[in-house]
Amino acid sequence: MNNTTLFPLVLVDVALFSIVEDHLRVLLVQRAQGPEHHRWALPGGILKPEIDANLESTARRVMRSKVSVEIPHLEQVHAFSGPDRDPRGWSVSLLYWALLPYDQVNALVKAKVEKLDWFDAANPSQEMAFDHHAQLAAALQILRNRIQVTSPALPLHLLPEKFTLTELQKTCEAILGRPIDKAAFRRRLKKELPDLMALTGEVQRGSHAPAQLYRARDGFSFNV
Amino acid sequence: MNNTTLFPLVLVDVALFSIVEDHLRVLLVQRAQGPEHHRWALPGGILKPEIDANLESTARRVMRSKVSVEIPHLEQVHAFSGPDRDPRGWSVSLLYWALLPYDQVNALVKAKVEKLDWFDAANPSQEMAFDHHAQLAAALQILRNRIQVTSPALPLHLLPEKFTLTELQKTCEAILGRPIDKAAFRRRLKKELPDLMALTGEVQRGSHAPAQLYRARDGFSFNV
DNA sequence: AGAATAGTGTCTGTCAGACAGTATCGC
DNA sequence: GCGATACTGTCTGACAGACACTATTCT
Repeated sequence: MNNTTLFPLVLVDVALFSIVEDHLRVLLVQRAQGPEHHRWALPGGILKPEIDANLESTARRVMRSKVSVEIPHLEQVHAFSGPDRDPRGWSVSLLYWALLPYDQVNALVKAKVEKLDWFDAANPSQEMAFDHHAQLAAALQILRNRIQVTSPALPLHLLPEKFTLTELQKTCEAILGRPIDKAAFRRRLKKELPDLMALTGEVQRGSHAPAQLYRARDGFSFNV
Repeated sequence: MNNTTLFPLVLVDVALFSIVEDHLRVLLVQRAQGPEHHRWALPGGILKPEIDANLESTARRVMRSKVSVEIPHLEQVHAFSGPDRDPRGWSVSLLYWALLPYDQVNALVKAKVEKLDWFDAANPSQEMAFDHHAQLAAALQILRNRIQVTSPALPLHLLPEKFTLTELQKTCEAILGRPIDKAAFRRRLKKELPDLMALTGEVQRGSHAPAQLYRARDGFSFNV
C-alpha cells in the first residue's frame, strides 16, 4: 500500500471519444476491483516510472492493458489533485483525451475491467467513480474547443484514410453536438488545411452525385 | 532520498509574470542548492501531501516560502514529465502561470534561493535549469492566448484597484508584445466586460484630458 | 421524374484594424 | 497657442452563418 502522506498517487485517466450511431460517446469501464468497485469510470491507471517514458506513455500503456487499444493521438487536458478525490489517498490524475473509431475497441476485456461500454459523452447518465464526472466535462470542453477554434481536422482520427468532406463535416457535427453550415465548413478547410489532398479521379458513389475523396498529405500533423 | 523507480517526484513550477519598465518579465530564481546549483530556474518546489490541499495550494505555498509572495490568481499550463528532466529521478512538474506587480516581490530572499531577478519573458537570454526554457515558452503562449482570445481583463492583477482604460491597454500590449488599436480595444471591453464600472466623477488628471477611472465590479471573476 | 446528396455562389451582419477627428487638460 | 492624451466616429476588409441554386447520381 502506498504511503500517500509522503508520496501522492500519480494516475493517468483517458477520455476516449468515438462516434457511435452519429453521436459522440465516451468509453467507460466498470471497475472490477479496488476502490469504487462496480462503478463506471474513465479508463485509467497508475504511473510506473520504471517502464514509462513520460505521462503520455503511461496513458498509452494503460489503454493497451485495460482495453487493448493503441492510441495514435493524445492531448493533455488538466491535472486533478487532492487528498479526497481517490479513497486510496492523496492523488494527482493527469487527464488526456483521444479519438478512436469505436470498432477498434471491441477487444478483449482484460483482468481489471469487468465491463466496458460507450456512453453519451455530453450526458453519460451514469453515476461515475471518483471525480470523473468533472473530468469528462473538462475533456469534452477542451475537445470541442480544439475542433471549433484550432483544428477542424482532428476528427480524421475517426475516419478511414480516404474520406469525403461531408463525412468529415458529419463527424465534426457529432462531436460539437450542433449542425455546421456546409459552405462555411468547406471555406474554412480550404483556407486552413491545404494538407487535405483531393484524390483526382477517386470518388465515393451512392444514390446521389459522386463525392470527391480526400486524403491527408503524408507527414501531416495536427496543430498545437 | 526518493526512490523514483517506485514513486515519481511531483513538483510544481510557477511562471510569475510582471510588467517592469513597460516590458513583460518573468521571475527567475538562482538555485542555492540541490541539482542545477547556481542555474536560473522558474520558482518551484515539491508537493507535500501532508499539508497541501491540492496542486494549486502547493504552488501558493512554494511561492510563499521561496519568494514571500501571495498569489491571488493561478492557472494551470501543462504537465511535464519523464525520467531525465530532473537529475533526482523520474519527475512530474505541474506548471502554473500567475500575474503580480513586481514590487510585491522585493521580499526577503529565503533559504533555498540565492538570488532572484526579473528577465525578459519572451527572451530570457539565460541558460535555464531543467526543461524550464520550454516551460516558460509554454506558459507565455498560454498567457498570451488567454488575454487575446478569452479574457482581456486578466492584466487587472497587475493594476491598482482603480485604473484607466489606457493603463489596462498598455498592460495588455506589454504582455502581448505588440500594440493594440485603442478604439478596437475599448469596443471589445464594452462588449465583453460589463463588469468594468466607470467611477462617476473620478478621473485621473495629467497634462492632458482627464481619464475616466474604472473599477471591477464586486464579485468579478475571470472567465474560464 | 423524383429523391438525395455534392458542391458552389451570393447576401448580409459582425467585427477588428486603421485612421482621423474632436475634446480637454497642463504649461 | 502647443503638446499630449482621452475618447469617439467612420471606413474598409475579412469572415461566418444563412440560403439558394445547379449538378450528378440512383431508383
